[in-house]
Amino acid sequence: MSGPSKGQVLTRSIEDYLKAIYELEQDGSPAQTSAIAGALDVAPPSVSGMVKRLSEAGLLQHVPYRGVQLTEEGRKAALRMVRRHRVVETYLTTKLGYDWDSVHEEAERLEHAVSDELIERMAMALGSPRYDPHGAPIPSRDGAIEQQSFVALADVPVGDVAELRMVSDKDAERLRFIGSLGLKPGVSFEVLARQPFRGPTTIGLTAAPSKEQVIGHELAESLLCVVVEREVG
Amino acid sequence: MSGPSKGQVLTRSIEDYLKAIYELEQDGSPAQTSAIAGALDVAPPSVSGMVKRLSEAGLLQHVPYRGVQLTEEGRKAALRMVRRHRVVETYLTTKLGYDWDSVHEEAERLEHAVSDELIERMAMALGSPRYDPHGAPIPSRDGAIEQQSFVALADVPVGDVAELRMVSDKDAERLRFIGSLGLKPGVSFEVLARQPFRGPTTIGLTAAPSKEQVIGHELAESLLCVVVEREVG
DNA sequence: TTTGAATTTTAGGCTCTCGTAACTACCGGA
DNA sequence: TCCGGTAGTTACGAGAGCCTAAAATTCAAA
Ligand SMILES: [Mn+2]
Ligand SMILES: [Mn+2]
Ligand SMILES: [Mn+2]
Ligand SMILES: [Mn+2]
Repeated sequence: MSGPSKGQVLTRSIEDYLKAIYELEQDGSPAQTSAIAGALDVAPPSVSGMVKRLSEAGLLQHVPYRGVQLTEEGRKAALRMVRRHRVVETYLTTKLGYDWDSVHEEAERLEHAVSDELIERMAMALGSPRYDPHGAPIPSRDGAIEQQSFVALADVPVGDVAELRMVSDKDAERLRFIGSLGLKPGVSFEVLARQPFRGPTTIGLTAAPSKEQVIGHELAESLLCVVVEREVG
Repeated sequence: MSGPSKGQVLTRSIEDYLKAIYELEQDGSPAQTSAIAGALDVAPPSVSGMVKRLSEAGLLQHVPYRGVQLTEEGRKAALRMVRRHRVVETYLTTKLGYDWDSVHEEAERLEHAVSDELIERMAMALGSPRYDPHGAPIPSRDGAIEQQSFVALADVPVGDVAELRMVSDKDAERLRFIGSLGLKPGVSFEVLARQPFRGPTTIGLTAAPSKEQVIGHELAESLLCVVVEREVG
């Protein structure tokens, strides 16, 4: 009785694997063993072992040496975890005064301990928010998630006006730094200059035009934006 | 390196054992294997195994065939869990609209996943409450807990006026029933009658004197009260 | 004092999840 | 086509936490 069945009891480990695999799959290709291992901070053989169990449980498909892909059931379970994680982050930030750089760690644990009912009560208390504090979309109860396409700040042409939409929540220090620049989802700015050879980008915040910020290339690659106003030229 | 050391990483299982042992010790004698097994719903040999590990870790003392007692370190860890449990229960009830009969189950999981910081933020948001929704005292951050002495309703003499102070939170159905009688911590009433041979007690709520309630002996033993006004006789 | 029921511990085994070491497959040069 | 580096898998083992069955201990009643 280990095949694909409904109402599985998923352990904390399994939930974290599914969520990590879901996120790795987002860039199109199957999730690879070493990438999963890196995301979860475990050794590659541990991943091979878990992948075997998850594929026997019908949560993913494994092509040896090629990677894994979630099944419909696995994707549903993963999206449930993503919803939990992001609702918890939003609740802690909005209702309990957490900073956006410290919620991820707390949510990483709480996501496994909260009941569906608690998540729905939190979402209700927040007015069913659509985005978490880092700009990531919150899947609906039934697993629908907004698919977005962004441009990294590093790729926004000089002269354009853009709005920051989303930032990875994984690195607390980076979040603190981004925040110290006055940047968070929803803030818009003009791209004033960019140095060649993967050099820094200079932006001017729309809200405080006097304040210019210089942003290194690597950081600019992690700031996901939409272009609001294209330079007339 | 398994002796008494600071900053242990306690698993969920260990935290539940320590909390259960703390609660069993409350009635004066060492906690016994079968009582621990009953409280945690595991088999007695599982308790023996865990007790061995916990005593090697310096969290309790074990006299074979006689029972266990928490060490100072174990008691501190247990009280930390009790605080977490009761703060979470109070938060869920006060801020998220939970009923008092459903918070225990949720808190039983969350107590292991919340950080100290989250507990303090919840307590802050609640104004540092002293009691949980079931009337149980919330230990302070440094492990101080109010010691109370109550009389079971079953032992309050007829004619006295008493106030309900505390109810066990373990049985959801019992809590629902108690609530349906209009009883919760802080409610006061007069004991109107009691039948002999462990028979039912009749009370009249002070707030609604017209409403009389008949309460069976077993239930009356679980309702912990203080006498407010002794019958003049 | 003996005995037997109840309690507790020991013995042995299972699952889950992780690790290290050794082996295998893949793939891009030479 | 071969070769070597990288990535992935298999083999093996450890520890936590649970179980059942069997042995040991306690304690009260006969
Ligand atoms: Mn997690
Ligand atoms: Mn986030
Ligand atoms: Mn618990
Ligand atoms: Mn309680």
